[in-house]
Amino acid sequence: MQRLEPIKQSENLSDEVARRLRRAIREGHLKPGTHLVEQDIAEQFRVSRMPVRIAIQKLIDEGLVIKEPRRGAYVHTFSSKELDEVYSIRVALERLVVQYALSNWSDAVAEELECIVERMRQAASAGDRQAGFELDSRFHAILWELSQHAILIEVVSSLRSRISRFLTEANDVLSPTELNMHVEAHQHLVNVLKQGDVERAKDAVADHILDAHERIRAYYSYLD
Amino acid sequence: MQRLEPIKQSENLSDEVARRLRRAIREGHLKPGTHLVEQDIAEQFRVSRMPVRIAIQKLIDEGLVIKEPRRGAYVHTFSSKELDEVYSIRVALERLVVQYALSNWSDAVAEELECIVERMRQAASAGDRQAGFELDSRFHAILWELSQHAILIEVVSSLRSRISRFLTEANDVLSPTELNMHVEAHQHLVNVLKQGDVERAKDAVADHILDAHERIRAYYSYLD
DNA sequence: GCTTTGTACTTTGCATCCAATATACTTAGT
DNA sequence: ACTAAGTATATTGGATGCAAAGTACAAAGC
Repeated sequence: MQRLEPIKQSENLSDEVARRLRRAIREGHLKPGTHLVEQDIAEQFRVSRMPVRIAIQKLIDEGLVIKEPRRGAYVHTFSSKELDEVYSIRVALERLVVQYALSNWSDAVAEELECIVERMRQAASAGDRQAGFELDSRFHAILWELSQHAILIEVVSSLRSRISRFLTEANDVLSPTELNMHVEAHQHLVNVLKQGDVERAKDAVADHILDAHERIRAYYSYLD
Repeated sequence: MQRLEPIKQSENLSDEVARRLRRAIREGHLKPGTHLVEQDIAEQFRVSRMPVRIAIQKLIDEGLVIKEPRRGAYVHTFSSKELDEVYSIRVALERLVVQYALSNWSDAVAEELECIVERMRQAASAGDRQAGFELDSRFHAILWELSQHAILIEVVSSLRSRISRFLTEANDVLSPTELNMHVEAHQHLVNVLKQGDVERAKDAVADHILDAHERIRAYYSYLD
């Protein structure tokens, strides 16, 4: 018989619980500092405490939640310093991503990225911030995958996940002008990538991330 | 009353189990590919499966263990590609570490590092590889801490933990000459750091990490 | 009225139990 | 003798129960 792809139904309850908790944090339904009471969460999801415990453990290791022994788990309250930290690390790592990604570059990828940018442009003119955000995520995820470096992807996506709450919130308050600038920033990035100059591409992506940092930082200071 | 330091006895069984499993992997008692059967581990440690499950979950998130749904957890078998990946990320991040560390530099730190180098020198001439390794770890941990960037420390130490098994093994086969070279490499690093030139210091630490990479890579290819 | 001790309640952490699934072994059929 | 199905066993995933630690509130003493 022909060899077929093995099916992986990784659908544990704990994975699903973790996914939902992540989303709740990202979308602001679970605010920083919230005490995550296992029993409560278990009841809401109609499961036992066990998958909830495993899920919370995952979130702890992802840095979304902190735990105080025998007291419980709390949604991590991000300081502006930590935000700066995440971005300084991301700049360094996204440079690496681009370096490796370019060595796997192809016209098909270029086309895919330009397609996404085009759809971002449409979303921007329609004022659809949600769609724009998702396309932005897709755009960077494609670059990550293209790097073919699993651990790098793991680390950089984990970093992005930590600040996802700020990303979504800041995205919701983008002005139409900012939306357009954001689209053209991605267009510019694709243009540079297509030229294939590694150093220029690395600088371009670094600028792009630093821009995002400035935007988020502005939003964050607006919170205080 | 005077304010006293709060006591944190983070001693859960799961933390202790995780610590011991980590050490067992690092020291080679749990070889790559080993199936981690919860029941067996629980019996060996005389605890129930529950803390073992939490501990294994931690190790999964640290990248030391991989899990196949409904089949179990296995000690992760590191490929040479992953080794290269970890090092390429570490180079980028250790540069950041040094950059931040230098802004918190003090004579006391310089003295502490030189003290460690001196003890490394003694350990090297005594042929005590174990002590040398621990001092090496201490040396870098001090730089990490000096950076004052919690997330950076978390990521970079997690990366080092992933390859800890190779580090200890390669350390055990160091020749006397290599031991001495290793000591002087650290001495050189301290000298450069003391001069306070950020760019030179970043390059120096990058070279240092790349050297380590070469050494480990040589050991790894020797394994095949 | 304020502080401090004592008590009731909440929540975590660990153990045990049960069900579902995957693997290994055995047996039957060709 | 080899393949294939069926069964037994091992192992994970989830639910529940219980004890210890922590928290909050109330009562008693100053």
